[in-house]
Order: sequence, then structure tokens, then C-alpha cells
Amino acid sequence: MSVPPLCEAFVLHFGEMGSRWGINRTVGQIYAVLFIAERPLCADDIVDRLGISRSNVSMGLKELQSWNLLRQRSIPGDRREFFHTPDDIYAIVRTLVDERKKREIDPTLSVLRELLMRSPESESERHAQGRMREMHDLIELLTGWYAEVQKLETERLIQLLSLGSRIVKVLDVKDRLFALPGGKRSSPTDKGN
Amino acid sequence: MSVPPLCEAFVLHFGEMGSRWGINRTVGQIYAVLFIAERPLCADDIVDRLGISRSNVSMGLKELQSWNLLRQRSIPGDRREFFHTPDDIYAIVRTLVDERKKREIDPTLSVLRELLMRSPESESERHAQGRMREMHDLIELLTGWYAEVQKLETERLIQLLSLGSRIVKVLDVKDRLFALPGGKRSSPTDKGN
DNA sequence: CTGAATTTTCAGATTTTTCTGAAATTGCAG
DNA sequence: CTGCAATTTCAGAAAAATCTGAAAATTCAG
Repeated sequence: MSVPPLCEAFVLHFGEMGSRWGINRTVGQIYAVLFIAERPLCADDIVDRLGISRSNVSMGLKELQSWNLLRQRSIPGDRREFFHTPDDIYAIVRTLVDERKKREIDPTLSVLRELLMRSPESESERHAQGRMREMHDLIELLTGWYAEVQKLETERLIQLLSLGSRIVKVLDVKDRLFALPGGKRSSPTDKGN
Repeated sequence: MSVPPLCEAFVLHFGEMGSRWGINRTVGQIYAVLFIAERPLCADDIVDRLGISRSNVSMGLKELQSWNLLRQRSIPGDRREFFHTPDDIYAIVRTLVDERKKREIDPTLSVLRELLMRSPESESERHAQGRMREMHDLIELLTGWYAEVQKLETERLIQLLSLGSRIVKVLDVKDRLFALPGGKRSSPTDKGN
């Protein structure tokens, strides 16, 4: 690998992390190289830096593109394509989460919904459905939250994240100020534990 | 696989999901079987249901235990160990996130910190460090938020999640009510984009 | 259209991961 | 301690994934 030592450590670590995340090592390394590069890189730049075959780079780039994680730039008079990562790291994380949701969460929800529609044919199936229902409801709660938060501009998001659990105090204040006389409370999930 | 069709679909799907999450297919299936089981299961129950070797089950259970995802129960006069998943699905997710953080996020943060300490020896290293800094700060923001939220009881967490981005309106109200004359604002991250 | 530069494809080689059966170990009742 | 039931370990087999080089396809200047 022909990158400065500082970069090498970063690239190797993200290759490792990628492989724990169901993305293969090389693809992780390619993204790491692009992420820290000063300028957009062409495929052969990546070959040089990682010391892997040209075809491997080509497949890796295709994979990353299918995740919407790359931007391309072409230089007039140069036939090569140059790739770079979005400048805004928040945008990168948003894309990553969106794609992950699309590929993993959404299909899971639809499998769960389908299974919850079926009539259980035994006591054990009935019990299993109960558990699937719990899982389904939790995933819906989380994805609903994510869908809402996703809409926020980065500025707002940071504000919210920085608050952390102190947000709860704000909620308390709100409750006290606007408490409805009837004591009406939303109970979003019926946790049958 | 000798489980009712409803359960089989669930187990197969979670095997698949597991393998996209860096957990292997079989381990995912073992957890799925335990998650929907009516009662704690011993290793041989799992062998019967999944049709895999006894040793594979043993290794899978060990793996799941290392993630703190299992509870054990022994029946007096029976030498076998019986395994089950926590009843509270929120507890399961919390454990999963905690472990994932411990194994992936924390080591990443410490690699990033170490690399940020080093003196760049070239312009490209200097630029790379800038990107690493952005990544480091974002991860810190997210883990800080998670550490705070983790402390909340499930009840409170659900309340918060159900609010979604409507929380921002609450923030607005708070700002209006308690606006400091000096216009003091915390700016948590300096995004140099 | 031609041909050089570049990218993509893909069959098979290589590497890594997962799985198994046999053997070793553990734990406990008697 | 003995003997048996249960569990764990681990070397090698099997399966899955990743990677490569060669060939095909694409792109574009001239």
C-alpha cells in the first residue's frame, strides 16, 4: 500500500471495520482512500494506493456507487472518471443510513407484516407471532423517529443531538406548562411484556 | 429445518439479515429460534430445529453469549443448560447497540484520536487529518447523544421517539420562553465545510 | 469509421469463513 | 473415584467470498 503512514493506518482500520459491517474489506479501503484524498481520484490512482487489481477497483467503485456514496467529476480532455466522496460528512452518514434502511429494515418490516397477517396454526406459532409483533412495533417506532429526524437540517440535528437526554427536562417543562386538565396521555406502544 | 412454516420464514429471514450485519447466518438463525420460542431451549432443541451440527450450535451459543444476548436457566435434576432471550425487546436492542459500540465505535474513536495526535508530514497528511477530525467529531456527537439517551427508562425513551422531529417545536417554544437577553447560543460543533 | 485509452465483465484461482465429526473436557450423581 | 451425560475444542472438509488476469465492451478524438 503506497500511502503515507498516517493514511495507511486509517485505511487499514476502515477496511477492517467495513468487513465487520457486511461491506467487504477492499470496498471499505477504497472508500477510506477517497474520503481522505485531497482531490478526486481515478481508478488507477486507487490501484496505486491500495496495490490491488484494476478489476477489483472497478467492482468496488460500482458497489459504492450503488450505495450512492460517490460523486464523479470528469476533467475536459481526459477520458478518465474521477471519484470523490461528498464534502459534507453528515450527508455521507445520512446516505449510509438511508441505504441501509432501504436494504435491510424495509424488507424486514415487510416480512414481519406478511407473517403477522397469517393465521397461527398452533400455540407455538401464536406465541411466535406475539414476539414478531413486538419486534415489528419496535422497528416501526424507530423508523418513524428516523423519518422525522431525517427531515431536519443538519444545523437543527446537531442542536438536538447536543442536547442528549437533557431534552427530557424540556419535555417536563412542556408537560407542566401545557398539562391538559383531563390528564390525557398518548401511550404509543402497548408493551405486553 | 423442523419448525412451523411461520417460524421458518422468520428464522430464514433473520439468518439472512445476520449475514449482512457481520454476524453469521447460523448465529442469526439460532437467535431467531430462541427469540420466538415459547420456552427456554437446550442445545439439542436447536440442533433439531435448525438441522445443523451440535458443535456448530455450541459455537453459535458461545458467540451469542459473548454479546450478552442470552439468558440461561437450569432445571433441577437436568444436566442440560437452557437458553432464552430477554423478554424485553428494548433490553435486547440496548445490549446489541452497546456491544456494537464497544466493539466497533470505541476502537474507531481511539484509532482516530491516535492519528489526530500525530504531526502530519505532508500536505496530503494534513488534509487527511482534517477529514479524520470531522469524522471523529461526528462520532463523538453521536455517541455522546447515545450515552445520554441510554440512561432513560424505556417509558421515557418511547415518549421521546414518538415525538420524532416534533421535538423541535418544543425546542422553539423553550427558546422563546427562556431566551437569554444576551442571545447566548451554544455552537456544539464548528463545521468547517 | 478507426484505433487507442479506459472501463467492465467474468471464469477460475485464491483466500476466508463456516461447518462438521471425532476426541477431549467438564460436571455431577452415586 | 467412577461412569455417564453434556459440552467444548479443533483440525480438516466444505462452502462462500473475494480477487485476478484476460478478454470484451465502451468511449471518444480524429
